Amino acid sequence: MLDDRLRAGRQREPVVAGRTIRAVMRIGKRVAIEFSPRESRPTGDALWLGVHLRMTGRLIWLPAPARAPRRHLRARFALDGGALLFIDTRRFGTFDWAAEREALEPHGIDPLSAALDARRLRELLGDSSQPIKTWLLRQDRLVGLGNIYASEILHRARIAPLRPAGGLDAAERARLLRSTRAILRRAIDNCGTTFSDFQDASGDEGAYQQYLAVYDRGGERCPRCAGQIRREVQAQRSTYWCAECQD
DNA sequence: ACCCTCCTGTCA
DNA sequence: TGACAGGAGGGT
Repeated sequence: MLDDRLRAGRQREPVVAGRTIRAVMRIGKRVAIEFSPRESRPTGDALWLGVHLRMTGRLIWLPAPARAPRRHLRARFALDGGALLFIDTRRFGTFDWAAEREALEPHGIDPLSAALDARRLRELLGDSSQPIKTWLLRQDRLVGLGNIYASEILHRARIAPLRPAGGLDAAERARLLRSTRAILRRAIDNCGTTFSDFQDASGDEGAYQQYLAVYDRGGERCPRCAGQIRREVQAQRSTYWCAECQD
């Protein structure tokens, strides 16, 4: 049940009381929760919730219904014998409610899906003059890459972040595709990257930070070529890269 | 490409 | 006190 003293997202919440959570999955950058139809309306009453955590959002599952006050609590679902909390310090997180899963599907392609291959990537890049780093952060073509992994992917692919997206040659595009898949896969397998407060639903921290080659390492040595890692700002976001081995 | 906004916290 | 932070949407 949503506690209406708390706000999360912009839409008014539909009735969730009495429903069962059928499935929880990732769709692009969002956590999607499928609720069963209400018993009184066994058909046509499905309900989906897409949670975008943004910068500081966390979904916390508590096996016991503790009611201790929690800082930054924005929403609470009471479950049988437990609770699901949405904690979000900066309040950037959003809830999107939908009647079917399709409404939560982003327009872009998940880089880990088979739908993305060399040909499709070339089409997506097109002749864009946007720097490849900022291109990767868009969610309308490839879905799921954020500021950490954009820098990591380009470092692994040995591509400079300022290169125009449409100007990559076939070999560079192939490296970009492989790197994107490898980094994203490893990030998911490692539960993300924790700097200070990120935790998953069970309270576990991410473990990807041990793999970071360049992100947040301005001034340090590149692990590949020992060049100096630089920090630059692109589109108001920090980019980390090595000018010695990324071009 | 630039700028701004949302919001709260940490660190130098 | 100011810079910066895992994101994204808006404006010019």
